[in-house]
Amino acid sequence: MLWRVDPRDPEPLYEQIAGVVRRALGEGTLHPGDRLPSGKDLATSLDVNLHTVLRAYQELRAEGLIELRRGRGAVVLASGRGASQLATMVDELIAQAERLGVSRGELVRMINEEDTDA
Amino acid sequence: MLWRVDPRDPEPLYEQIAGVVRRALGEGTLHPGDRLPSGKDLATSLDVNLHTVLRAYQELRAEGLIELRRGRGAVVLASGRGASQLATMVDELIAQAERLGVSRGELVRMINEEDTDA
DNA sequence: ACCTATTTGTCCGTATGTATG
DNA sequence: CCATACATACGGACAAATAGG
Repeated sequence: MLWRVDPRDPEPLYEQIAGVVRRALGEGTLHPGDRLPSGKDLATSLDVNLHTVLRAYQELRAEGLIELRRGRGAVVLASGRGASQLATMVDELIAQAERLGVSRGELVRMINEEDTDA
Repeated sequence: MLWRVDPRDPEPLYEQIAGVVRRALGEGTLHPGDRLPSGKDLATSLDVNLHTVLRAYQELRAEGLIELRRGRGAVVLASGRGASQLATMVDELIAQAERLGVSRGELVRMINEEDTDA
């Protein structure tokens, strides 16, 4: 994997690494079931610390993009799982909005007005 | 704060620390606006590493229980689940949707098609 | 069943950077 | 300018789960 990170970039290294993986997923370079490099291997190849890679992997796991287990490594999850997570998040959002007396129309307006360019 | 953690407990130290704070919130020992001890202070008093405390704090932040900022420390947020938390949920939903390549239009459609039972 | 290597998980320590007050 | 406090990154050590011989 010819991935790169830049220590001078203000963006944290672990975010850069997570970003590289996300991009590979988006571009179709990585597919569900594919195994990511071991933390040690990727750390060596990127010339960063093992912990920095593992932190990136754990972030990707929190996002539901990969599975991460001891002794086994990191495996790309099926995109369908991500979609179901999205549905769960939508459910929770609607439930919370209803508790607060916020209508769906207002919810939709919040979504359309949010500026999330990050 | 007479908090304790047990190194022999199989539960990770940072989870124990997060648990102590959660419990204090539930019992009403901590109130919105209260400031948590600095990472350094709590680490010293618990006899654990600074990172271990900060990791616990970051987990609590991810749960929306506290605010955590450089130079300022950790402050308990309004537990009443206010409108600001709804905005946070919207942000996270949009972020997740973008990662999955789901447009806002599709997001809106998901919301409008969801049943109201819950 | 055993042993070993691999791989992530946790924790510690240190150093440096950045935002806040 | 200076002290405080969290953020990132490095490194090392050991534990625990997994896979393979």
